[in-house]
Amino acid sequence: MNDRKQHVIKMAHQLFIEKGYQATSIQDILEYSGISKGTFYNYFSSKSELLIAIYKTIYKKLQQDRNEILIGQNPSDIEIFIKQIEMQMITNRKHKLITLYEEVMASNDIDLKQYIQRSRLNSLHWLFGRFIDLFGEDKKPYLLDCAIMFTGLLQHNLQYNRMAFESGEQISHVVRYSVNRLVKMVEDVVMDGDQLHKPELLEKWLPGCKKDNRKIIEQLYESTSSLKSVYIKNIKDEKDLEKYTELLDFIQEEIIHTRSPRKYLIESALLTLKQNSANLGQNELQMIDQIVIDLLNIAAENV
Amino acid sequence: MNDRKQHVIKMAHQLFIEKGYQATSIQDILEYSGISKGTFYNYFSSKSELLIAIYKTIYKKLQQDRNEILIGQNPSDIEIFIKQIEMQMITNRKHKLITLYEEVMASNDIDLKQYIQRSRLNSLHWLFGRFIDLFGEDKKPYLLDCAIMFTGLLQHNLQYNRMAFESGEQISHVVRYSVNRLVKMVEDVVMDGDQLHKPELLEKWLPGCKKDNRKIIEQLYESTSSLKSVYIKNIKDEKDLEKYTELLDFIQEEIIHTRSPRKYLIESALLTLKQNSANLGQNELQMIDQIVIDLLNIAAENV
DNA sequence: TATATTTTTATACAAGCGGTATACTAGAAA
DNA sequence: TTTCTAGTATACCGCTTGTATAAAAATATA
Repeated sequence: MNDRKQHVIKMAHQLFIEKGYQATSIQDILEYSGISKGTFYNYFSSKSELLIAIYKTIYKKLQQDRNEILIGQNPSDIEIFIKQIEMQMITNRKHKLITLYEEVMASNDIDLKQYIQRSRLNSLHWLFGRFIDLFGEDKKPYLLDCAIMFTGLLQHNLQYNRMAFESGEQISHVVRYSVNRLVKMVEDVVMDGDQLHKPELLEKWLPGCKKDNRKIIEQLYESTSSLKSVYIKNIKDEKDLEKYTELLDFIQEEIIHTRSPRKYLIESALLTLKQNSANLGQNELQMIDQIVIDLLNIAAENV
Repeated sequence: MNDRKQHVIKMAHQLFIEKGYQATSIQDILEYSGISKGTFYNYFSSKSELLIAIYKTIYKKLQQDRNEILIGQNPSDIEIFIKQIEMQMITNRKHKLITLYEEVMASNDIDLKQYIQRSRLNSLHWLFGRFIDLFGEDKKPYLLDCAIMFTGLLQHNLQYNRMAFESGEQISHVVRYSVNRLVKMVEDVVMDGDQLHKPELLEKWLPGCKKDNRKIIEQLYESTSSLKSVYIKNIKDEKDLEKYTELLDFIQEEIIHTRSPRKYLIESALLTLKQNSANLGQNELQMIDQIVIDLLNIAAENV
């Protein structure tokens, strides 16, 4: 992406955090980032499209970080889960994501609303999957409810904690407290056999969502991550290194975030990696190859 | 209040529900309610003041209804509580209060924001008080946390339930489910001795909030309510009836919703009632008299 | 280096917003 | 009958998002 465009995104992001989305006019952004109106509308078709661009960068980073915490760890370890949630809540606060969410939902921009709605459902879906890791497949019927209630309860706890302690909020304390409540809530709801929403709803809400492939995606993260470190250790030429990481990032991005991944592009990228990286990390490459095949098959089924 | 003004409020309310606050321009309101711009700004100093006026009417009604459910009932009966919550959630949905809340919080109107924030805290305070009724004074240290978490959990459950069933949402079912979770959560949190926020925070958040007088206010509702029905039964002259109910409503309104109630006005209204209502409901009047004295004393302490 | 193409800038413009100001009018009270 | 009040109609202000256009600057190509 254009450096200049990236700069505008960064500046606008700052302004949105400081003053809020609505309160920031396009004129403000133009002045703050030193571009003209023409350039702005050359980059983005509207203010909301700019916001989406900002969201995407934050959210991608968040997913990456979230998965990195899990790499090589036991997914049923609740301490790991707490770390993941903590990290997400800190990101939320840093970027004032909740406020921006609310502002968007209040606006009249349907595209933006849908986008935000989808990303919220994505988070819910992730949480649901993690709950299966934590509490076991057998409790699955109750875990969507628990994911819904946990997000609500956590959000409110954080909100009022912030109100109580202003700047000195204790995110990690609140997260731990909320997770404690969650654990008991799961027990309670399982014991009562009380279900409010069927987990199948998630598939209705997120059509084309990569179903049941979360673990495979986590493996993909793990493999690409370790392959990257192999490259970093062994490749001296900076140009080559940049090239390979770009290829790897592309594969990850394409297969995880694209509705219908472009199969041949991915295969070609993989081939380039295999042929050019001087026999480095052949194991990882083979792993990635297999994972990509699996994921593409699942994607094909979901069409 | 002026009939015409009331009409504008009603029309604007309709528009806000249909299109949302932000999306409704003042021009829309002028056309829809058939008034001119001058008249509008004669009634309201701004669009947000109009919204506050709408809120006030809804919220007052909600409080009234909420207290009426409790009259003559055992406050520790959880079924009564469920009825109260149900009623509030139905009102919320009917008037799209949550959406309007969000829209306001996203706007740049500081007055409006503070007003909304305060009314949310009021709801939390009420919930906290009811939880003391339900679960006992001894659990008080944990009940603010529970109130916070309950609102979060309930709101999310309702939101996703609506998403799942669109128009066929099952508010009463969701409320019951959420209350079940609440009961277990209270047990859990008391057993663990785990506290996140001290209930004293409420007084910091709501300065000048009528502290510990919720029960007395409920008595006031009960007394005025029964006095009204005595009047309705016995007073034939419509003019007189209207006069007395107006006086009673004034007393209630002034003492409950005004920061510093005008003591002499209230006393004069009470005197008028005593002298003119032909010895009807003297018991109730005496009750109200006593309650008013108590409440005024508490208000004086809180200054 | 010279030419062609794209990007960026600086504007003017349109339509709509919330809000103010003012001249005018119909109807009730004095 | 005059005076006062509530309401109307309308022009205006400064702001908003978004479009259009011509000139200028940067970049690519030959």
